[in-house]
Amino acid sequence: MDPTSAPSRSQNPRGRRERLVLKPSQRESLRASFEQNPYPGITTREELARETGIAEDRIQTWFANRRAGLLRKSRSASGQASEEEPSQGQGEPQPWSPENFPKAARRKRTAITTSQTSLLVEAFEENRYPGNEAKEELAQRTGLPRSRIHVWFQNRRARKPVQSASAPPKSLAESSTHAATLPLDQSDPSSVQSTYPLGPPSHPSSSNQAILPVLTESRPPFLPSEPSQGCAGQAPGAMMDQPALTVNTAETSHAPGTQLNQLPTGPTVGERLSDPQAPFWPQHPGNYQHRHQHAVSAGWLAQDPSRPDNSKTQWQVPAQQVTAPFTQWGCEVAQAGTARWEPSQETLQQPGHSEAHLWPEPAQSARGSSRPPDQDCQEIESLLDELLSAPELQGKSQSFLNADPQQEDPPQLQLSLGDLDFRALLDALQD
DNA sequence: CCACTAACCTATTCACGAG
DNA sequence: CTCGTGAATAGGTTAGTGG
Repeated sequence: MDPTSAPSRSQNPRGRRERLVLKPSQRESLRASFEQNPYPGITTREELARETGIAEDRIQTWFANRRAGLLRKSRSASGQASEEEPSQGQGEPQPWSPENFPKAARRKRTAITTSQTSLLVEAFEENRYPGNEAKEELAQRTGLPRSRIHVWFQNRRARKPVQSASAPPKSLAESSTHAATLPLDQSDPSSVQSTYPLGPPSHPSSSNQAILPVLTESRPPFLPSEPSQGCAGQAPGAMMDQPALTVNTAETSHAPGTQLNQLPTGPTVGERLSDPQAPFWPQHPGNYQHRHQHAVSAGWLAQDPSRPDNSKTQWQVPAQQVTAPFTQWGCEVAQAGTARWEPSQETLQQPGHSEAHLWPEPAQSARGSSRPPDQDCQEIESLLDELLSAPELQGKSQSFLNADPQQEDPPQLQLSLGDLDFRALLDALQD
C-alpha cells in the first residue's frame, strides 16, 4: 500500500492498520507542506502522496494528528508563558484555523452505488466496527478505496445509532432472523469482527482481547452472571484447535459453507476462555439478521494464516473430535461459563484478532439462571446428540466423520435445520 | 519507562446532488 | 428548499516505536 514507507513489522494484531513509520524525508515533506497550509485539500494531499509514496488518507491523518498535537502543545504552553506557535490573537482557541487558509477543494463526493451500499450495509449490520482486514475486504468487494469504506462506516455509525437496549426484542418465535453461533475461534482474520453493540466500551479501540463465544439472536440470549461459573476452565482444544458449533440462519443464498465465513468471530479459545478479564458475553444481537435458512456446523477451527484469502477460511475438523467437543462446548456456552486467561505466547501473537472489542456492558443475564447448569448441559447435549444422530445428518456427515484430520481441506459439516429443531435448540440454549 | 505519534474513535458541521 | 449522505474538522483515546 505504501511501498516506500515502512509499516511496522507487527502483524496488526488488533485489527488496526499497520502503523506507518515515516522516513525522515517523508516527514520532512509533510512538515514543509504543513507549514504552507495545515489544511491541505485533496489536490495537495494527492500530490504529497505521489511525492512521498504515502497513501493519501494517511497523509490526511498525519495532518489531523499534527494539528491536534500542535494545538495541545500550544495550549499546555499557554498555561504559563504565551505561545510559540503562530497564534491568531487573544482567546483564539487554536493557533490557526481553517478560515485563515484558502478553502482547498475537498475530495469529490464519492458516488456509492446501490449495490455497493448494500454490501456495506450488510457488513455494517454484522459489525459496526470492521477491522482493517474487513475494511480491506470490503474495499475489494465494492471496488471502493479503503478510506472511503472507513468514512462510510464513520458516517453510518454517526447516523444509525445502535438501537436502544430497551427496544422490545423480537421474540424468537416471531423472528425468522435468528442465528446462534458458538464459535471458539476465528480462523479468519478478515472476518474478525468487533462489536460495540451499544457503542464502544471505554474506548472503541480498547479491550480487544476478549472475545465472546457467541450465541446470537435478536437480543443477547444469555449472559453469564458470573464470569467464572459454569463449564469454565476447559479451554477445549487448547490453543490451536477449537471446537465450535455454529447455528446459523441465512437468508441470503450463500454457497454452502460460506455463511460461516461471514460470521463474526472471536479470538482463539485460549484467549477467550482464559482471559480473566475477558467477559464471556455474546456478541451483538443485531448480528446476522435477515436470515432464514438454518444451518448447523460443527468443528474445530484451525487458524490458517497462510491462506491469502482469509474470507475463504474453512472449518477444519478432525472428525474424531466432533461430537464431544461439539456438545460439550454447547453446554459450556450455554452455561456461559468462562475461564481464566493465561495468555500463551502463541495466542498473544496471533495476528488478526482485530477489533475484538468487548461487549461494553455485560447486560445482565437475559437468561434465567435459576436452572442447574448440568441440566442445561444435559438437555443441550441430548439435543445435539439427537441432531447428530439424525439420519439426515448422519448421511451428510459421513465423509466428514471419516475424514482425515490431517487432510488439508477437510470436508465441512453442515446441516440445515427446520424451524422446529432450530427453535428447540435455541430454546434449550436460552432457557 | 516514557514521550511521541499513527490509527482510530465520536460529535459536529460543511457541502453536494437528487427530488 | 429539504433530505440524505460523503467529506472534513476538533478533540479525544489506544497502542506501536524508539530513545
